[in-house]
Amino acid sequence: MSLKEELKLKKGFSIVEHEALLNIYFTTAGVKKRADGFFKALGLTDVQFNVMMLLHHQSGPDEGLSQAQLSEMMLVNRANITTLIDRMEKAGLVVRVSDSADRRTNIVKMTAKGKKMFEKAEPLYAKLVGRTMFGFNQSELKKLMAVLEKIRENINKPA
Amino acid sequence: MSLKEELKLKKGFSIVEHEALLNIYFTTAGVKKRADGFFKALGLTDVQFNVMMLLHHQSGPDEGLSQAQLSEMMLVNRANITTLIDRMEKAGLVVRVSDSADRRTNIVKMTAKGKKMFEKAEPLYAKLVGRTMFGFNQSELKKLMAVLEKIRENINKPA
DNA sequence: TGTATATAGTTTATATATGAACAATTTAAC
DNA sequence: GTTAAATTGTTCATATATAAACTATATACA
Repeated sequence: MSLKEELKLKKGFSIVEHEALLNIYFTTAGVKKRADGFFKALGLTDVQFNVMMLLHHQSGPDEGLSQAQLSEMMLVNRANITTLIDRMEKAGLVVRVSDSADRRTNIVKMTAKGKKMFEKAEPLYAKLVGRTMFGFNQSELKKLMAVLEKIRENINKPA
Repeated sequence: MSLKEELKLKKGFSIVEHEALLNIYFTTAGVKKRADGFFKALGLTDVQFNVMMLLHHQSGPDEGLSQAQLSEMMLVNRANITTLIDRMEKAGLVVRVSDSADRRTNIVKMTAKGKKMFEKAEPLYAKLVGRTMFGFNQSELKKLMAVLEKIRENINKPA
């Protein structure tokens, strides 16, 4: 269905660039809403799962990542990570361990409970991703990523 | 730059479908951050501008839209609209007018101040959209929208 | 060595988002 | 025509996001 129909707009878009941009925006919103429902059933949020995915795939089994590294890998503000890790620590999914080499730094590590939860969630999430991106071949996906990469470059170009 | 580089990840993605999905997600995040900075300089937020854009383009000059209509056109919860319109009303950008035909309904209309602000912001926003989507021809944009539309259809398909 | 600067994390104020429960009102069903 | 169901908007609890101001620490450099 076209975006105009999905949003029940009375009038369409006069500029196709704008329509394309809103298509990206509302597709992300839809993907996020779908993921929200999925993770809620597991007692998680999409953002919390993302933290666990980074801890699992981007650090050694017992290494963990600092809050600054998480902030960088998630493209969010440091302040955001503080409250996010507060909630995850309260839920028993991760712990903060102080870094002996740099006393400013907290290393975030998954607990046994967190690991168990992640191992249960990940294959189900992979299926959801498969269903979401169903019907495209590798070349179409590469083309899509190239377009999106170019848009991200446009954003970062000085006006 | 590839997403792996932008997020400073140590390891890449093993599933291209997942990589493509994260590309959509982080492109939206980048676009939103860019727009946030732009609107902040005008004393607005991206969401507040979107409300004004809907009021301007989707309703007659003095008709306005109900909160339920705004909720539908923005794909957000009704509760969200309540607080959003509270803030916009407080800022003098819009007013709530009760609907004589249905006493449950509030009609949201732009004030003179809101209209003035919107007319100043819209051409600047159009330029930003042009820069963001620069370097694609109409056929590439249509192809992109078709891909995104298919993803939205995949999401809404029953598992 | 000392000082200036940078970095890590927290706190606060603010904006956006959801779902659930609620009141007021309208519409549908019988 | 009255009752049941649906719709509109609000309030509350909660999760995520930012920027700015702050403390504590580490690094650079002169």
